Amino acid sequence: MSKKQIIRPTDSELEILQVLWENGPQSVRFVNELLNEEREVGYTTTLKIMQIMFEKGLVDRDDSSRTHIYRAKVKEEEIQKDLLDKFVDTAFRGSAAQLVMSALGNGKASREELDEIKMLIEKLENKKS
Amino acid sequence: MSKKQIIRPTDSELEILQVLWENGPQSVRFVNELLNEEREVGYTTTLKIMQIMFEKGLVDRDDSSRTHIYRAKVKEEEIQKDLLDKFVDTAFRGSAAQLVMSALGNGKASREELDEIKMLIEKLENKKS
DNA sequence: AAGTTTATACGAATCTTTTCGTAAGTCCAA
DNA sequence: TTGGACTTACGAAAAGATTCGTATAAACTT
Repeated sequence: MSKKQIIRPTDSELEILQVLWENGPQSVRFVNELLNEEREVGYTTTLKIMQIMFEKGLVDRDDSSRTHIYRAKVKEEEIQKDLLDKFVDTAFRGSAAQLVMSALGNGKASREELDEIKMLIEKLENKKS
Repeated sequence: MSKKQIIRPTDSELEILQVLWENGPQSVRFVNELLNEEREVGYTTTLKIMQIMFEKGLVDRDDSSRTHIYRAKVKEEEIQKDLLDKFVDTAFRGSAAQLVMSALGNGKASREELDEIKMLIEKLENKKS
């Protein structure tokens, strides 16, 4: 059982993956226009990055019509897990608990979310005993 | 009240900050030798990065003796908060709750840590009501 | 005092990521 | 069928981060 080698997306690539995860398979133009709601990005810049993502295997594309349609080839949860592991190590010296507390400290989680988290914790504690 | 502009450290810089946070003010040699327990890094590489950190204001240094002593000038919690905010946005589309659940899912938190988190949640819930 | 070790400083090479100019082909409308 | 808008492909520039060679000076070792 070897651990699957994950291709870790760069920040720009992750930004594009978010669009594809949220909106399903889309053209370069669609993605570029969404990105431009946040910040200015040139069309060929987005195109280039998506082409690189294709080479890396992060996305697939349907090139049967002139306008290629790109599709995320990696799962959001899988990428999140990988990025999170690295982040816990580099920013929180490996302590997931500390990260969790810091994240909750933001005050951005709703009561419902807090309840949900609490239930998850109880489930985990039962498993541990 | 304008939000304080934080200098976001790069990965290498963060690695060095960790050493200074954990061990207090230290020389380049000390830092470099610790880093080399993890991976091979040349002495001048570490020196150079620490000099850059000094220019950026991430660290201070005492150059009264030949061997300069570097001291973290930024607080660990402050940097963690900044990195975490960005990370939640880029990797978890802004949902701190989702990040928390994913982090707990790792199964790396101990029972004690889970209890501590649960208590924090209850405190937050009281504040919310 | 001469040679070795250890420090800083500096600049440049290298690597990665991001950005964009330009060329060439396709589609559509007048 | 010509012109304009739109698309992909390609390569290179620009920007950012990391690595390291080399010069120079200080300290120590014998």
